[in-house]
Amino acid sequence: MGCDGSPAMTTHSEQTTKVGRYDPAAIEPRWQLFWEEQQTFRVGNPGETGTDPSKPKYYILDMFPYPSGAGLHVGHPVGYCATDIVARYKRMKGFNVLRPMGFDAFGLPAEQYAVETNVHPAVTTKKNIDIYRRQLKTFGFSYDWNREIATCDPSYYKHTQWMFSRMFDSWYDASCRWTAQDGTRIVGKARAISELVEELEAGRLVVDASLKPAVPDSTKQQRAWGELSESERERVVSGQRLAYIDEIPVNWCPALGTVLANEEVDAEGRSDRGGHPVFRRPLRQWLLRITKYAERLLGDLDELDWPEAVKLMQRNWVGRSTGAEVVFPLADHWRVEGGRWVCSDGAASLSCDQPHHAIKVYTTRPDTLFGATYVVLAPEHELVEQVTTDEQRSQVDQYVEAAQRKSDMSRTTEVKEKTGVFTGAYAINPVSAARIPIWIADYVLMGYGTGAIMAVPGGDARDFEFARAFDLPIVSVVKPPTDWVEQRLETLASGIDEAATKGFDRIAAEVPELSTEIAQRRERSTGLGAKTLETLRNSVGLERLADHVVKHPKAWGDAYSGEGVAVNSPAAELSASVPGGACELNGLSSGDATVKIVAWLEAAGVGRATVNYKLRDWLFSRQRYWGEPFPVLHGESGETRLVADEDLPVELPEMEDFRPTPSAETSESVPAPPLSRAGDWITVEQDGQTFRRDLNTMPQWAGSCWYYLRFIDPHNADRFCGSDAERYWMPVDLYVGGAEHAVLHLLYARFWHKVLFDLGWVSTREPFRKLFNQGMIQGFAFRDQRGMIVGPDAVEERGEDRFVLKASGEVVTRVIAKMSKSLKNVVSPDEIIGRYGADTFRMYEMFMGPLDSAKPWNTRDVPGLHKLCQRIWRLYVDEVTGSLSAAVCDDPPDEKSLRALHKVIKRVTEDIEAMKFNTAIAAIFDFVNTMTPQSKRSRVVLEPFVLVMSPFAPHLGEELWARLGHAESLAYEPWPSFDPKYAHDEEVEIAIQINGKLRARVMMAADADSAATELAAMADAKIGEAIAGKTVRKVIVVVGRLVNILVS
RNA sequence: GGGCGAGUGGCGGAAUGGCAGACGCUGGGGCCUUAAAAGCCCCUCUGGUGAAAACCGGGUGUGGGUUCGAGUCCCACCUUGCCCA
Repeated sequence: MGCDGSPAMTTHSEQTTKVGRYDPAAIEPRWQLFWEEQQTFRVGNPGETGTDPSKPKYYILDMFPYPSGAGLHVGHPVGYCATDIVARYKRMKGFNVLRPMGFDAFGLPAEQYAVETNVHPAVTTKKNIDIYRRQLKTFGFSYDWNREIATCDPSYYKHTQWMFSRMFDSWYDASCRWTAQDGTRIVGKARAISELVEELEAGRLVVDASLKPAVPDSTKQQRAWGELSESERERVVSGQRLAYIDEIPVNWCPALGTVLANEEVDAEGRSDRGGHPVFRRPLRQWLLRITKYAERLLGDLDELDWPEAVKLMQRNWVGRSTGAEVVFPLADHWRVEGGRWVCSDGAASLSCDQPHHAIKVYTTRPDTLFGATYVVLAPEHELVEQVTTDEQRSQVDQYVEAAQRKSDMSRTTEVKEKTGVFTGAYAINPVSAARIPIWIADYVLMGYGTGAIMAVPGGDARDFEFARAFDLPIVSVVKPPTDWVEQRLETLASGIDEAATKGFDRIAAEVPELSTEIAQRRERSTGLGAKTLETLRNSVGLERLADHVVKHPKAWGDAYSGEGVAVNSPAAELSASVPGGACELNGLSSGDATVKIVAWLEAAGVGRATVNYKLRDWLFSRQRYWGEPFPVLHGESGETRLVADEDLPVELPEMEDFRPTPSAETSESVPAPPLSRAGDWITVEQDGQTFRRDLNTMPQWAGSCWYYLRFIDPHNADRFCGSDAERYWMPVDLYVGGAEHAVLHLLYARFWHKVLFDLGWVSTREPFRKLFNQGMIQGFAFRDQRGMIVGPDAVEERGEDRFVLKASGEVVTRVIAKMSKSLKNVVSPDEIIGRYGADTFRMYEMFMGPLDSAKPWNTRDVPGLHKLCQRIWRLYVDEVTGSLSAAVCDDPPDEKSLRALHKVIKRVTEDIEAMKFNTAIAAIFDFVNTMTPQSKRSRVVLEPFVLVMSPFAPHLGEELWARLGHAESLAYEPWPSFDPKYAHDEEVEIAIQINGKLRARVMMAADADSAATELAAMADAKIGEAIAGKTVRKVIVVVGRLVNILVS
């Protein structure tokens, strides 16, 4: 296995004359073979013979790898080493441990590689998996390899397709209140589509004007199921499916022939891979309705034992905000007559449900509505076409086209100049009846809120910038608190913002005592200066300056976007002209003003309180070959039907040419997925009709959304997983993987799991109870004088920590960088294992530092851990004879050894529980340091120690255990327990301080109480000398630590 | 720009508010050896006094604060990493 053919090890063994030396190259393959032949780590499901279902279970999961062509580097196995320690520990603690491994095998990299080498992805993927499996086995991980899976296997993706079918066949009943199996009460539930039809047929649900199901309400325009045509009924149902097709703006890359996720597009609007142009254009795509689960994805985070940082990232990703939708009627269509809104085409009243000749905006700050001085539409907004006037048309069209070429990323970046175009049209502010211009600008995104905003330049930084750039009016509606004014003054005083400093002319006009000073400063463009600032603060006062902000916001160079006291709601004068009457906000806090105006908006029918999410529905289709085909058929007249469950899987067709079709690089080109060339595969005859298969494939995330369920019952041909086994093993008790999956994979998997939960297929609300992110293993690199980073192969070491370029002799400094092919600083585990063995490798990776922090690989440190293995070996084995060391005896242990043993058991046990493997190994070092000089070493101490160190160095553990005379593997030996009485030193050193300064030390019995400690401290000769003639005010005693005597 | 985290010897790192630098690496010295390798033992934050044992002082990115006591808690700043813009 992994250690064969290593020249270093072979030479090494030949050189030594000692036959009994520690030789991992000999013992590691032997134990790996033993474990495999004995099926040591096979674990059965409840009901299988040999499985005791009364034992507690522990499901420990690694994020399964994507098998790339490069093989593993030393960063991959860090997490696996850690979970292996926990798994071995838990087995010895009496748990049934489920510890599987598999491969995330569908996806773009395999396909890209296949395209480059012209080898079919199925072939390369299989080869890569073989490499990975072989490598993984050389580490001695205790996986149950009988449960291995690969997501690209038809027997696996059969169930991925089946789950997709369940989503297609389900709708989300947001108002359903139900009690889950585990007793929790939940609002909202995925239910079968057939139940939706039943509800509609029975009249418990009707549909509203937009064909959405609703509870019957006589005050609203609604229609019953019976009144709908066949095609309308179809639209009602398809509008509710959890998996649905919609035309949405996506990142379409013609050169790559596929759509790209937002994170695959760079700030310049080019593809991450290849740098090809990417176009924003609407395309028909599969989407999963993850937004319906936003509230539950947020709420259920609270109970998870996950890193707070990951929870926070997920919360931010979901991005819940509360605010209001508000309708702004178009000025050309609506007018106020007799205190009511009247539309020129005589249409129904202005409403939020059905904005008719009106713009619906979403705002988180409805209390600032009086400050809305213009409206901005996203360039893609459907009203742009309708409202644009002829004079503005060509400018608007040009702008819309340019915006299509930009990614969301570059559009919202604040460093860029704000751009936008006036449409020529006007809207009416529904609270003030003010006529305000309608603009389009690309800083407004179609995907967020309603694709339109009310701009409040007095209360939002981006709107403020925009208003300043295009000279639009700015009205302050919230008076800033004085500390904001003060902070703002300091910024201005330093002269950072010259444009704003000019605005201080107005301050000068109002504060005569400063006019000369300010004028001079202006001429010199130096900013206000500290002295002027001081005068403003003292003689004018922050309160008066805050009023000045309200009057002249432009002068201050920034908007105040926080909360404060509402001002400038000119309700009284306007009450006659606004339908709904006056809404006086002046003097209210932002919170109170929000409550009041939302109530007013709802009463007037022009707005309502709304919860909004940043989370978008999940774009689920790719125009690629190497992925799961959709189990969907399209009929000639546009109907969509599922492939019957019994006909699954829909296998990916064998294809000679699986490349995406690059089309002309224009925004008009149409995606042609590789499957469109799959010949006969495409068409299906069914019920006398011809259907076309869906030609998209699923994204890489699909297979990884539920692999933890398949591990539970991987050979089940009928179901993705048997329910008894699922109930026994779920949830995953510990999930370890990289932080790069903090949002997408973990959010998608949670969503997927919740759908299965709602439909009754799984028993837990959440899949992963505890999550742990391992840190990245970095490599060394060097920075030259110009700041360029070069790899270690271009550098040589001259003396201690002094490095020079081989080529020029230029001195370079060592830095920490990512391991990367380009820097040639990638270390292969094969190399390290070949030289030192797997146990040394595992020990080193765990000793490097805390599991969750990033740390640099330093091969120089590895021999230290190899030495530890050798030293452990020599505690037991005589190197010369190869038999048990003469020091090993059956006598009872001396107290020192006994204490060392109980200490190491305590520390290792507690550290494994806390995932602090580096300090656990430090404890093992301490034990070995204590035991090495002992001439007699009792089995009473040596046997438990083998068990305690075995999770870290399992091959060494098994070998020593066997040499101590045990016939069975130690994998299921009970974990040693410690006696607290012995788990510490007998005597401890107590520090004695006087007024916090260390003055003396004294040895005390470890269990000495407070009074005895104080007495001993006061009795110390040096202390007596030091406090002679002084008054002892107080004595603080920390038992077992120190005494602090306060004197004066 | 906003949010979150991290800054400790030559290096990786340790330290429930209680003797900073455990443990390991590197470096130095010694033992063993004809020699080397391997192994074992000792020293290794820093300034001062001392022949030595030892003793005195400084020290955890910077500046403040809380406390009998701060690497640890609070505030501001600097640097850096990640996430979101």
